[in-house]
Amino acid sequence: MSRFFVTTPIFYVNAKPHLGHAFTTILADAMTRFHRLMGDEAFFLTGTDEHGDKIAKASDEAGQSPKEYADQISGLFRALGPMLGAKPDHFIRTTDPEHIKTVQKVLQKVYEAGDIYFGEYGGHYCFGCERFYTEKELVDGMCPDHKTRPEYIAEKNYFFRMSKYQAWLIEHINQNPDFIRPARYRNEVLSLLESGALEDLCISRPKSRLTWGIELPFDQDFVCYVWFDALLNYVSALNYPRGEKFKKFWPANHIVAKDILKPHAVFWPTMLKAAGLAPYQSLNVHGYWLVRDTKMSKSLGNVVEPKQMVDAYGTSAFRYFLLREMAFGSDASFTEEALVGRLNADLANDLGNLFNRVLSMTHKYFEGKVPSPTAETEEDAELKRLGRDAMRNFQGHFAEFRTARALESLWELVRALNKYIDTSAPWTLFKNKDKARLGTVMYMLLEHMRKIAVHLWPVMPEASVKMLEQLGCCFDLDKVNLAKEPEVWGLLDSGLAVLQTSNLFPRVEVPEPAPPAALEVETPKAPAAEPKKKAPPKAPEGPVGPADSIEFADFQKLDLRVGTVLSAAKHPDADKLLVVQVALGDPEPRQIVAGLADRFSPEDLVGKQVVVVANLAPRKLRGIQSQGMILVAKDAEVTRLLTAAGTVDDGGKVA
RNA sequence: GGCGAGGUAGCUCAGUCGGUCAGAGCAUGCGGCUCAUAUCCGCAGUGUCGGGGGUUCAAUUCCCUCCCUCGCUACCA
Repeated sequence: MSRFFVTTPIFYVNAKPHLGHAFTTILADAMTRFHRLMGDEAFFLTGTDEHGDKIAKASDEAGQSPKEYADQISGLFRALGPMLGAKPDHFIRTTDPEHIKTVQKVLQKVYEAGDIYFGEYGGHYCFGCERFYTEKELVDGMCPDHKTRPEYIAEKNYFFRMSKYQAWLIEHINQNPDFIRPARYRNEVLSLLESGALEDLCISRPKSRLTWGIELPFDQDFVCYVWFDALLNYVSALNYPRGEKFKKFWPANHIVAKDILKPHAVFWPTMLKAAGLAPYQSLNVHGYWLVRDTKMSKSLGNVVEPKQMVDAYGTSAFRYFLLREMAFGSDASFTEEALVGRLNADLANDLGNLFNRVLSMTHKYFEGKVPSPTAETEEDAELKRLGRDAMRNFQGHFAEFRTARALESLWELVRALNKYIDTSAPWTLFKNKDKARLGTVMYMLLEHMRKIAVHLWPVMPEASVKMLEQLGCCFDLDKVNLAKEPEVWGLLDSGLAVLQTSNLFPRVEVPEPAPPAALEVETPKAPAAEPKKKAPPKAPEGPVGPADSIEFADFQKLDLRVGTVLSAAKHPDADKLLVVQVALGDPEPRQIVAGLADRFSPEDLVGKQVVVVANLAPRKLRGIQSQGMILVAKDAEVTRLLTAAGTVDDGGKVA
C-alpha cells in the first residue's frame, strides 16, 4: 500500500473564504478520495496562516487581539471543508503551540548549521513610488519614474542562505519531471532560477515593528517573518520530527494556486534541504478562477460565494463543475450560467437521465431486480473495451491532477451507454420476448453504471453514494479497488433490487446573466447569485420531494390563463405529442404541443377549458411550434386536466 | 524594460517530436427513437489553426518578425 499526503496552502486569515479557497479544498479532497479508492493510505491537510502585519493591523482596527481575530476567521475556513463535502484529516493553525515549537526547532537547527545569518536588509526607497529599487533599476542613481534620488533605508535582520542551494534545486527539478507540474510552471521556475543569482531570504522582523509572530529562538528581539513560519506547517502538522505521521506520510503533494508558486517552488525546497529534510514529492499548480473573464475582487463586487452556489445547486454539482471546468494549470472562468450548463448537459441529461431510464426499464422488464447476463455479443465486447479505456484514462489523468480531462474521459463511457441503449433497443427485445438478450443488455448497462458511480466518488461523494444505493449497492470504501475496476467484470450481483426512478440531477433553469460588472459595483450586496431555481439536487430518491419555496414575485412571473381547446390532433411525427389549438381570448388561437397523447385522445380535449402557461418561451417540438403548456394534475395512477370549477371567459387569468 | 504563457470552429478548449490533424463538448439546424429528467441517438456544418516572411517534397505543427491578450518581474499573503 502506498501513501499519499496532500495539502492545500494554509489560508491567510485576512479575508473570508472565496471560490479559490473552495476550489483548492475540493481538489485536495478529491485527490485524497481518489487515492483511498485506489487503495492508498491518504492524509489531507489544510489550515490557516495567522501571523503578520496585516493581521495585527486588521485586528487592531476591529478592536480585537490578533488571536481573537484569527480565531474568528480561522473558524470560517474550518467550516469550509464540511460545507463542500470535503473532509480534511487535520486542520492546522500557525498559532498552534505545536506548530510554533516546530518552527523554532527548525530555525534553531538551520541557524546552528550556519544557514541563517544576521545582516542588513535595505535598499533604495523612492517615496514617490512607495517601493524599493535595486541598483540595476536606478538610472544614474535616480528613480526612473520620478528622477529623484531614492533614500537608502536599512534595517538589521536575519537571512536564510537560500542562494547556497540554488544549484542543488536546479538539479533536483531537472531530475524530477513531476516535481513541479504542469510543465509550464516547472519551466517558469527553472528560468527564474537560471536567469539570475538567487538572493538570500529575509526571514525576520524586529519586534519594534512587529510582535505578532513567532519569536526567533536565537534572538528574542525578532519574530519570524512569513515563509519560515507558514511553509513549515506542512511538516509541523505531521508532528515533525518525531511524529509517526511524519514518518509515514512525508513527502507531501502540495496544491497551490499560481500566485504562490515562487515560495513553494524555490523557498520551500531549499528550506527543507537546509533543515536536512527530504524534498516534497510534487507541487501541483492551478490557475485562477475568473468571473466573467475578470479577476475576482471585492472592490469589483464580483466575488462568488461558494456557500450560495452550494445552497443553490448542491455540493455534487458544484464540485463537478469546478473539477470539470478548470484545465489543470490554466485559468478558468466561473459563471452561474456555465455551472447550470454543465449541470443540465452533463449531469441531468447525460448521467442522471441514463440512471433514470435504465432503472425504469429494469423495473418494467425485470421487476426491479438486476438480471443475470447470458452470452455476450461483439457489440457488448466493444462496449466493454470502450469502458475499460475510459476508466483507465480517467485514472491516469486523475492521478496527475488533470481532473477535467479525467471527467471528459469518463463521460465517453456515459455517452456510449446512452448510445448502447439506442442501438440495442431494450423495448424491442422486450416486445419480442427475448429475455435472455434483454437481461444481458440490462446487465451491461447496470454494471457499467456501477463502475461510473464508483469512479465519481472522489468528485461527487454524495451523488456517488446515492447512485450506488439506487443500484442496490452500498458504498464501502474498504471493498472498492478502483485500480482493478477497468479489468474486472460482474461485481454487481444479479438479483439486487434497484430503485424505480432516479432524480439525482434535476434539470435547472438557466439563470439570467448577471448584470455587468459596472452595475455590481453599485450594488455589491445584491449580485446575480439570487438563485431562483427549483429543487436543489438534494431530492434523495422517488418521484416526489418537498418543493422549495419561491417568492411571490417568482410566482407572478407565470402568466397562467384559462382557454378552450378548439381542436386537437396527433402530432404527425410523435407518439406522445398532441398538437392543440387553444382559444385564449386572442384573435388567433394558441398552438400548443402537449405531451399528453399517451393519456388523452384528441376527443378528450376538444371543447374543454384548460389552464395554460401562456408566457412559456415558444419552442419547436419535433418540428411543430409550441407556444405554451397545458397544465394537468396527476398522481401515480391518473392524469387529469387542470380546469376551472365553472366556466370562465377564455383568456381568464389564474391568480 | 526584462522573463514567461497564450492567440485553433459562435462559445470553452483538445491536438500535432512536420505528412488521413483540422478535432471534442456546448450552442445552432435537420432527421431518428420512445426506456427516460422538454431527456437520448444520428447527420450537417462554417474554421486563411493571430498577421507576414523563411526552411522543407510537405508546416497549424520548426525558425524569424510583427500584432494582440494575460501573468511574473514588487520579502506582498
